[in-house]
Amino acid sequence: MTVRVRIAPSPTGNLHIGTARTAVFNWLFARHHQGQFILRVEDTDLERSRPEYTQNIVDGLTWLGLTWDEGPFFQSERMDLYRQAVQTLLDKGLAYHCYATPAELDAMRAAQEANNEAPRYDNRHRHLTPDQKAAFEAEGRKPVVRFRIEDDRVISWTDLVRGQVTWQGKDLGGDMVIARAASSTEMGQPLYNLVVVVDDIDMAITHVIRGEDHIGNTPKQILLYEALGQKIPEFGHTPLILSAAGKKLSKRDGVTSISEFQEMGFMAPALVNYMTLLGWSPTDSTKELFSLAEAAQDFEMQRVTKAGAKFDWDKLDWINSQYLHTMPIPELTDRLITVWQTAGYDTQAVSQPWLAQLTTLLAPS
RNA sequence: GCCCCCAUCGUCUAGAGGCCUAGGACACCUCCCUUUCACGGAGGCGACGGGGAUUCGAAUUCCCCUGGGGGUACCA
Repeated sequence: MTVRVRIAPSPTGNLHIGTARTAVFNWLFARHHQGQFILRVEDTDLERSRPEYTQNIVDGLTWLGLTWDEGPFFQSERMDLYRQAVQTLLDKGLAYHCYATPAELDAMRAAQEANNEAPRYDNRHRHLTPDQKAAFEAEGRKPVVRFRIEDDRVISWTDLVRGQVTWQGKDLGGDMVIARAASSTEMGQPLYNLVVVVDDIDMAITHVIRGEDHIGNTPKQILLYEALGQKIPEFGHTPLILSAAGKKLSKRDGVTSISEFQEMGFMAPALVNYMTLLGWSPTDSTKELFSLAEAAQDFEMQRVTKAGAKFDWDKLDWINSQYLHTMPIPELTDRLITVWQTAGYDTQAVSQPWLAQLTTLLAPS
């Protein structure tokens, strides 16, 4: 069976370095196994998704050299598929309509928290009678669709980087919402966990490699694979890229989007080289400078680290400088000209050869 | 709070019981090279969080503690 992996960014922002690093690992894994790397845009959240972000993501991946074999696919164009899956679950009796109101849920969670209990849905509408449903409908309440999660279920999988991981069904927050509220005659918008599973099944994804922040979604998704009667893929959860403060790197930490690094003048091969080193090391760990192709030859998920990695500008700068040093003078001159111009120098006032000489003077000897 | 994950130099990491008086890289310091900024070269500083257990032997295995992170939505 050929390996098929994917990168599934959400166009709610520019291509983030964390997403890009996940893309790097997926790309390397696919190439190493002569498999396919698929790009899927997860734009089911219509409110937050924007076309310019999709463009930024596509441009960023292209710039980095992370070419994909299939896609981009857009979830917003595949809603029917997801609704069918929700219907299947409803028909099988594995999902049901829940009429609990937001206020009701808030009150319930507040009470649980006050009691030092984990906030969770108490499955209160799991067994509604036709009369009860009719009563809620008469009130004008619009139901969400929830997928049943048995408290006594134990879900475990062998993670590609973490080994055996186990979850108790009761820690999954109760029956989960898989489709937003809508009048019971129509179907509400399908939600993330359901959509991801349907797509990964449809796209025949064999290995799901994603950030550790998704680890809690995995047991829920495994349950969905089972409910849909499908084969469960392999999962691998990579460590997160952390800020200097040790927290998950986010937009608020300054420069985090690939396009910003590009604008700052970093070279794509250098940036990609650095990202690869954040959480992975080649068999010969003393080798730190390599191309994507070289890394792909050697890439094994078993060598991915478990602990989060702090982003280090000094190291990135050094790697970038190593690539810059190999750049031919004419090319380096071109890059410097844009630097000089933005710094306010009139490069038109001097000759091209003179600029080239100046570059030579500045370049490593 | 609850659940899950993690834990080697300041940082990224190697290390899968003896090869470890713990290796590499960045950063930092010293020296060399250099009539520019640098590059480069040679050195140096610098870590197995704590406590038990297993073992002839533990950075490597197990347990506890501590610490850190992630998740706890009708977001993805």
